[in-house]
Amino acid sequence: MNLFEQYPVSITNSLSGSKELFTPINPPFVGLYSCGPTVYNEVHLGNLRTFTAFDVVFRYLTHIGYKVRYVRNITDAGHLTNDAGEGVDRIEERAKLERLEPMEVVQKYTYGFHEVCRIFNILPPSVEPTATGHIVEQIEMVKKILENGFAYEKNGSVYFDVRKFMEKHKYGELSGRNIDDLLEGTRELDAQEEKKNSVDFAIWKAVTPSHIQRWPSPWGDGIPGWHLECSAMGTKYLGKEFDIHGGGMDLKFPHHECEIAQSVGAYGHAPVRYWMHSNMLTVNGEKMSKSKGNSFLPRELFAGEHPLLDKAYSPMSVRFFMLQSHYSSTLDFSNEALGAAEKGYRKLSAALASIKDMVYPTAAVINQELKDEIIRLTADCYRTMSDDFNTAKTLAVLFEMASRINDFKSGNTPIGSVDALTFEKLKATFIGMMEDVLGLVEDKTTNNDLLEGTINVLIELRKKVRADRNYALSDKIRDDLQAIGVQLKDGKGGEISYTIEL
RNA sequence: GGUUCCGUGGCCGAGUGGCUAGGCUGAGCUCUGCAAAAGCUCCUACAGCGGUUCGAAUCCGCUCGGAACCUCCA
Repeated sequence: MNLFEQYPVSITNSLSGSKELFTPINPPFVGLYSCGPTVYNEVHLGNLRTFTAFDVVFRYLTHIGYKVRYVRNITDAGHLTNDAGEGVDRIEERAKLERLEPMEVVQKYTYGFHEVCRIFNILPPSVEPTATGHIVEQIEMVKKILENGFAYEKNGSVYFDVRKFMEKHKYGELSGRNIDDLLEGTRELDAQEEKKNSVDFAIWKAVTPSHIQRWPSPWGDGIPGWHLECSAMGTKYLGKEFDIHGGGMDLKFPHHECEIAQSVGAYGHAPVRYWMHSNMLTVNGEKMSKSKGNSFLPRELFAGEHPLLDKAYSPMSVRFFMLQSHYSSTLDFSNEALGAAEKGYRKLSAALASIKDMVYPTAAVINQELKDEIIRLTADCYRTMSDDFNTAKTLAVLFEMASRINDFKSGNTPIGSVDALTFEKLKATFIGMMEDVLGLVEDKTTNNDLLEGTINVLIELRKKVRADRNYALSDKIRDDLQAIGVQLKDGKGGEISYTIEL
C-alpha cells in the first residue's frame, strides 16, 4: 500500500475556499505548477516563503509515492509594471539602470535565484521553463484565443476580451470578484487606451524598435503578455488540465484569474483542479514587498546586515521559521521570532544528528507504552502533512520525537526498551521528515577537518585531566573553548561531544 | 468604496464543537565534580458583547482593532 493511499492528502482549494480530498487526474502521476520569480532583481525573503512552501508540497507528494512533475517558471520577458499596457518593462528598465543587455539581467538574477535556492535547500523543479524559451507556444495560444473570439487586436497588441468571454464563461471565480462591479466602476477609459474595457488584459503587447526584447508575431514585433506564459508553459509540460497550481496570494488576482480565462478561452475548459495560495510574509504586520521598502534579502540575513536585525541567522533557521507556520497564514518576521526559531531548530538538528548515529543494540524489556507512543508519533507526521501540508503541526510532532530520541541518547531510556522495528521506524521517519520532506538538513557549522581534529586533541586532553581530577585545568579548557564558540558537553560515560555556535 | 482574511497565554504560532498543540522566554527539580546539553514539572490563553448548543477559541450576529487584493509584487 502506498503512503499516499494510507494517508490521503487534502488540500485547501482556493477555487472552493475549502479543504478537499486530493485526487490526481492520473495517479500516481501529479502535475504541479508554481509561479517562479521575475528575474529583474534579487529575490527577497517574502518571495522565498512561497518557493519554500511549494518546495515542501513537491517534496511531500514525492515522498509519499506520487510521481510528481514539478514545473516552476522563470519570468524573463513580458512583465510590465502594470497591466494596462502603458507600464514599463521590468527587465528592460533594469537593464538600462545597470547598463546591461536584458539577457544579462536575466542571466544574473536567474543565477542568483538558483544560488539562493541551493542555500535554502529548495530543490530544483523537474522543469524550469522560461518565457523567452516559449515565445512560439505563447503566440500559438494567442492565435487560438483570437480564433475562438475571446480577444481582439489593436495596433499590434492583442487583448483578452473579458466581457466577450463572460458571455459564455465565468470570470472572477477564483478571486471572488464581481466583474460587473469592476466594469461599472471603471468605465472611463482615456482616449489613448487601446483596451475596450479596463478589465481586459494584454496577451500580446506591441513594442517599439527601441525595445531590445521583442519577437516577431502575426501582429507585429512585440512581447507576450505576462499572464500568458504560465498558461502556455503549464499546458505544454503538464497538459491542458493538470492537478495543482500554486503561487503567492498576491497573484490570485489578476494573474491566476487571467490564466484561467486564457486557458478556457483557448481550450474550452479550466486548466487546474486545485489552486493553492501561500500567504504573505509580513514585517510589523505589513506585507514584505520591494515597493514598501521593508524587504530583507537573503544575504543581509546571513550577514546580519540589516537595520532591523540584531544578528545573523542561518538559512536552515530561517527555513525552520517559515515551516513553523502554515503556508496559508501570514507570518510575521521579527528578531524575536527568528531567534526563537533558531534555538528550536538547533534542538531538532541535534536530535537529527543523534539518531543518525544510533544503532539498535539488543532488545531489553519492552516498554509497550513507549512503543505505542513512538508508533503513534510516526503516523502523526504523515497525518499532519497530509492534512493540507501542515508543517507547523508536523514540527510539533517532531519535537516530541526529539524528546524520545534524546532519552535514548542520554541513556534515560535504553533503546532496547522498544523493539528493533519500532526503533527503525522512528529513525527512518524522523530523518525522512526532517531531511526529505521538510528539507531541514543539519547546519554545517563545521566542515573543516583541521578544526575538528584540533578540537578532538583538546577533548582527549581534557578527558585525561578529568580522569586525574584536575578540574581547574579541565574547566579552563572548556571555558576557553566556549569563549570562542565551541561548547563541550560531558556525556554520562565520560565521552565528550561538542557543538560550534558562531 | 468593493472583495476577502485575521485578532490565541510574556513572545512566536497550530488548532474548525467536547480531548494539555508545539517552539522560545521565565521558575523549579533530576542527572553532572561543576557546567552545558538533556529529561521532568509549573506559568493553561483564545479581542469585546450577545446568540445557537448539553457543551464553542472553533458555528451565527454585532462592535472594536489589524491586514491583503481591487495598480507591479511570492
